[in-house]
Amino acid sequence: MPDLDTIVNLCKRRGFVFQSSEIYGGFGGFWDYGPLGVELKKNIKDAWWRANVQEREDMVGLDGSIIMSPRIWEASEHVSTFTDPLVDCKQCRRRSRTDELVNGRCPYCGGEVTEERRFQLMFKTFVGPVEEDAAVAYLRPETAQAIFVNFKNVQATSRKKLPFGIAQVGKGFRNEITPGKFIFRDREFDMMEIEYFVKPNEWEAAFERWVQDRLDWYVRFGIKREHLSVYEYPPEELAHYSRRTVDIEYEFPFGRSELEGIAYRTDFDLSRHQAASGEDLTYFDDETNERYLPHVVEPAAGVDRSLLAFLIDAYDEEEVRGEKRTVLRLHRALAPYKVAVLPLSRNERLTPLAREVAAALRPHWMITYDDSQAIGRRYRRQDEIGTPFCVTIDFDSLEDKKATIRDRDSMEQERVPIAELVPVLQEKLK
RNA sequence: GCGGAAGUGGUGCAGUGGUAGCACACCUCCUUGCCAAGGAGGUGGUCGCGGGUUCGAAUCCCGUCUUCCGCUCCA
Repeated sequence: MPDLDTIVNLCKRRGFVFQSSEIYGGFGGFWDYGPLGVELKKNIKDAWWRANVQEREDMVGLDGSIIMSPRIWEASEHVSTFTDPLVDCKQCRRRSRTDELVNGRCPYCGGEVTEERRFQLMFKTFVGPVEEDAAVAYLRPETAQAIFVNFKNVQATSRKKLPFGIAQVGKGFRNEITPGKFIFRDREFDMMEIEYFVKPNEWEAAFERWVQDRLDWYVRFGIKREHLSVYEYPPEELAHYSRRTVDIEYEFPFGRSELEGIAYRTDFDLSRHQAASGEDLTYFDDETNERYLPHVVEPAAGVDRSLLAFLIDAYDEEEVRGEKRTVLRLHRALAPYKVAVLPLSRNERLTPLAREVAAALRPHWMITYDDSQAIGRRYRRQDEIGTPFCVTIDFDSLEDKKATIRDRDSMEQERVPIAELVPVLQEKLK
């Protein structure tokens, strides 16, 4: 497994991820995705959306707004629980929550503590022209609440019956005290969340299925099963809204860490919003003729940390003729470029044909064209960014109208009529 | 937020007071050339940022930002 620095360097060097605001010295906890990174990220989100929405009968999508009524965050208890009043001990320097203090002194050593500071983990902003308390709004710290507050609308318009789920992919913002580990924990991040609504007594089966489905998804797109594990939260560690939570974890270079949390949220959110809004959010079960609040199983995954895991798991170095070859063995569906078109050399004979081939492939896939320097070097460049196939145009191509398809992983080559490139690649990229 | 380490061209580094060097990468041309570093030439840095000391600072001091490690925190 590569160390984190190796991946950070590759990301910078090849244009996957840059530090945000770099020319101003950087801005902690924020990262920018470059030309390759934006493709990879988009492919991950698309793969997730296809698997969890489009390929399933019991799922629909939603794209809620990032800024919503602050009442939502009060009802969900984010305003209260995302705010921790904290103090530091002047003696032993340990930090405590104010409610942990013993007689106003450090619970560890009894020392004097600093003045209370409040950490609001939600980003605040103002809606409207006046910056006053009444106009305060928050950037969402999770996408889930947009789903809960839209439950009635979505259910009514999609006419789905339980069990069914609503999926959403979008940005979340958390004013983390300690961002770090590259893009693993940042202050602005993409999430892929599902709220799966079930009959109250059917949550356990749904929970088990989702854990398995989500594990399968990571494996399907290239993460080795032995690098994944499932962590079961002990009861005392459960969040206030959850009766059971499981994390899908990945063996990162910095240790085993969470990719995705799957939580049984009971009917906590719907009941909170029902009480706070005064709206009837119950579901009418026409099998039993009962009205009740559905219960919820929530698989919530981080896009950025998944992207990091996919990169790390795809990273490989091998010896080829005494030289190191770096290969990103990304799943073809995730690779930024699917095909690179490479004339054997740059000249007036090969260039026109190579350009022609590139133009013929471009409508079908994200491709790249490179004719600089030695052909071997260009293969290595494509290997390092994970391009599954290179199409090479050589002098024979001018006569026999064939091109060579070179495979990233095996480095094997196959000669194919140019006219058949699209169907042949289509088959390979399936 | 605390403690530690670090911040020099795209990347990795050297340079501890006299206005910056190496390797790789990158670009151009040559090589009829299929798995990187053959030839010739070339573009990049004022040394994270701000201030101070000094005749003079990348090099000393202060502040600040950022990254990494540990703690804390969070899920």
